Order: sequence, then C-alpha cells, then structure tokens
Amino acid sequence: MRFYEAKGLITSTRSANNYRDYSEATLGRVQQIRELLGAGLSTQAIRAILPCLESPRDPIVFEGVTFETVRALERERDRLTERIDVLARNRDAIADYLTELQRRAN
Amino acid sequence: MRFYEAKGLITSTRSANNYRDYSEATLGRVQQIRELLGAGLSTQAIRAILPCLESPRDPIVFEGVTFETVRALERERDRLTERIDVLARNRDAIADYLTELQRRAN
DNA sequence: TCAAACCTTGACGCCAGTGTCAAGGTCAAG
DNA sequence: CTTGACCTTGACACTGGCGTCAAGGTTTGA
Repeated sequence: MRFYEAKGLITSTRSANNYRDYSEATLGRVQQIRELLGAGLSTQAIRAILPCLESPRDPIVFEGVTFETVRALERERDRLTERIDVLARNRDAIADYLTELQRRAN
Repeated sequence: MRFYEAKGLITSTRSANNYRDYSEATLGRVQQIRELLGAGLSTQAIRAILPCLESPRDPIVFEGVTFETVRALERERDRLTERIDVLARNRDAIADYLTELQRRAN
C-alpha cells in the first residue's frame, strides 16, 4: 500500500518505469505490519518498533541507535505488555464465563 | 460518554431532570470499556463480550444465553488469543533487540 | 499501430471513535 | 429573580486507516 510508504513504514525503489519495486523483505514486512495493525497498533507505534522487525536475525541494524530510540522502544515494549495484560485478563474472563456456562448446563 | 450509550455498551436511567443517572456498576464498566478500546478492540467486539464484564462474580446473567451468544463469545475469545499472540511475539522481539543492544554496548 | 492491462498521482469519500460548539432546559446561590 | 454552572440534544469537524475513482503514462500483445 502506498499508504504505508507515505507513513514511512516501508520503502520502495523505483525502476525506470517509475513503477514501485518492492523487495522481498519489504513484502514480508507488509505482512507484519498488517498483523500489527490488525492487533490494534497505530502506524506510529509500528514505526517506533520498525528496527526490531527485520526477519533475518543477523543483518539487524545495531549502529546509529540513539538514546531516544532506545527510550521509545522501552516505552513501546511496556505499552505492549500493558495491552497484553488487558487482553489476557478479558480473554480469561470470557473463558471463565464459558466454562461456568458449560458447568451449569450439565 | 453518550457515545457508549448510543452504541449499547452502557445504560443510564433518567431522573426527573432528564439528566442521566449512571449507576456505580456502569461507572466501573466505562473504565473497562476504555481499557478495551485503548487495547484496540472495537465497540462491536466489546459489546459481544459485555456479558462477561460484570465485576461482582455472582449476579452474572447465566439465563437466556443463546447458542449464538456462546458462539460469539468463543469467537471473540479466540480472536483475543490471536491478538495476544501477535502482540507478545512482537514485544519479545523488542525485548530481544534491547538486550542485544545492551550486550553490544558492553 | 492500437487496444487492453497495468502502473502512477491526486482527490475524494467512508467508517470508527472523539471533541467541540450552539441553543436550550434545570438547578443552586446570591 | 437573576446569574452562573451544569445538563440536554443535535450538528459539525477531526484524525486514522482504508477504498475508490479519474486522468494520464507504460507495457504487452494482437
């Protein structure tokens, strides 16, 4: 989507056609982005955690990481943990309710 | 918020003033609703799991629950689990990245 | 060569959730 | 009684993520 590109989530090279050329890695990243959007994250949150989203473990960028970036990542990690807690709590409430229903239905 | 009321997430009685009168329970529910909205759920998803959100454990409604409702709850529980998995996976990726950064910084 | 299929950009509209503002009703204090 | 604070409704606008459509350029194939 051009939308993701405009938001700085992915990049594309242009071939002579002026057509967008998506790398294989970018294609995979789109998959992850859609997952995260589907999980309720905003594009800004996703952009914040982009440095962690490279699939091959080795060519990850470890240089040029500012303190600001680290702080942002820690914040985002904590927000995710918060979110996970809320969701897990409510999922468990649903599960408990369902088992209780089943118990009462004999 | 009138918005939640219009969406069928909460109810309010009207006093003679025509002012809205929110019960204590409704007030607590608003808290939960905001949590869930903040966690990325839609109002429709929240409405689907409303039956599980009563805080006192006992006066929960167990009668008049249709098969449809049960199916919806199971679906919503699975969607939540899915979401949780995605978020946990990415949070762990962030955490791993951060520890790796720290390791390389000696 | 020419038409169909694809790409480009830009503009517009849609839906969800929220905020705000105007016009009026209600209430408590002075 | 009047003023100011609060409530009501309805309308409007905004942000985010997305879809679509028009106008034009490129490529492919008959």
